[in-house]
Amino acid sequence: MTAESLDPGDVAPAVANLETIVSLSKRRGFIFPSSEIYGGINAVWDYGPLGVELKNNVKRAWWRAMVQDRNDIVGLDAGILMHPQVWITSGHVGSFSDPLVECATCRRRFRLDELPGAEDLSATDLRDDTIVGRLGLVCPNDAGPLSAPRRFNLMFTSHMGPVEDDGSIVYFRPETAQGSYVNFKNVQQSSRRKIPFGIAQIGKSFRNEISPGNFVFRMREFEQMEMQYFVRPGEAASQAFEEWLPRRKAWYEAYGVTPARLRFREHAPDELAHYAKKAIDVEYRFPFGWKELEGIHNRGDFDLGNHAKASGENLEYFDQASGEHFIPWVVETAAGADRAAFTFLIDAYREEEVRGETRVVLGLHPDIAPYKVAVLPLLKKRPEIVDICHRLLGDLKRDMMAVYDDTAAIGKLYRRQDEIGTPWCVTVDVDSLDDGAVTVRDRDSMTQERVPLEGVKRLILDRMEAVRP
RNA sequence: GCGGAAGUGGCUCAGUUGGUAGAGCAUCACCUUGCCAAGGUGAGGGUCGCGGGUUCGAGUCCCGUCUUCCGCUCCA
Repeated sequence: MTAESLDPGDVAPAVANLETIVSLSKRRGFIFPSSEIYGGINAVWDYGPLGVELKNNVKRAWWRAMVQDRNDIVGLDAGILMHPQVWITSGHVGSFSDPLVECATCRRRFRLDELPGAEDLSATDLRDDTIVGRLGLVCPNDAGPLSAPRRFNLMFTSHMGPVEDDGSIVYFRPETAQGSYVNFKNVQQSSRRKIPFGIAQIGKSFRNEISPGNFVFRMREFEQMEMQYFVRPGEAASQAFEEWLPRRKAWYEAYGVTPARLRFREHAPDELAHYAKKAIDVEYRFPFGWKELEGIHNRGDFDLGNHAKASGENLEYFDQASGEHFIPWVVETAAGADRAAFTFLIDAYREEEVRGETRVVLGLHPDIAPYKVAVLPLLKKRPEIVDICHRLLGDLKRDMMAVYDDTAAIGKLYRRQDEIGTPWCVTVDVDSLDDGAVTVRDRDSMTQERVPLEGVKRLILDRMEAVRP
């Protein structure tokens, strides 16, 4: 990593106010607050008709980059619920939590490592039950006595089976990665993979965050796109790390995210997660600041090593060429599907002046846009024109998401499609009845061209192919 | 979780010293127009986040609660 790639300086966000995107999302059907008629539920959001298309497209694009386009990565879809021992072995039961102390008189809770006099404590000290007494810490609010540090666990729990006792506890996974680790042997053997190879997974994860917020940026239920890359121990992991880093940033740029609003940020040693040897984030310039989009982590043999020990299974890999047995190291890329969708949405937002009127445009990449094309009649009074529209629509729908709209004048129909990021609009007019051609209008260049009816789908498919990363 | 601000039709908001809700945009229908948010007529849509309380009467006052945003914090 070079100094300048870590700190390119600040840039303005694509949208100054988050509200602009929140209200657009709701108005047009991208994202709604969950359970809104009951007052909503904190940190959960629902994807509407357009949002689910957008997010599915994001996941499909990621899967394409990870699995379809590569020979060394295979997919997996593990369960959300896993054997509870997985999370003890992974360290999440013990470490995936913040040390909180509670005041006996005012009942307020504080993070232990934020109290005056406790800022520089080691991880070991923070887990020590006697630390409060040893340092003589008191409540910063009313100087009342503080409890021993309690680990407020960020995992949701439930119970499996009819009896709710301690033996039936199950955890909602806080990351998909463990599903890849416990299936390492199954996947490696069944797909006959040689190291280096990766396991890609997309799925829901759950974290009982203390402070969620910023729209879909931090949710308690969210979707991850994680890839675990298994390599030889040591230097090979560092090399893989350096390869994946620029590749993951480039992925966002390939789908249209403004490069200046992306940067890397390396985690300092004291902020590394319990499993990480090294971690660098890809950050995006959100309206609320530079925030993590995706983390690239060198997890070493932490996970496979611990699972081998705890389960008694031999998780070593045998390298035929060198005759060596070893536990592979893991380089992980951990992205958020919601954050990625949010980033594409917000970065694509722009307002343009057209003849004195403001046009709101989502300049979404065609692979990401909910609809690829809209079919619009210039004159809905003529049944022949509407008929052509519906035949064309039916043909287009066999290959892509397409939509028909005739409930307004042509200008407004274009504006509606601009606002939801549809790259192309096809307009059928009176002349079409004679020449069998239609007008294809491009969202970004605002240009139009006359195309024979039977060539429309091919044109759009070719255009999409041309800009596909 | 703590501190601050805010919750009124789909969106953005107005609502005066408490007297039982309005606007613009949006949506829908019809007429007109026909290539970049045109015009006209009309319609639907709100128990003012939720629950208590004070009052003859609460969107307006009080209490609680939920949610959102900003800050602290944190991670995908």
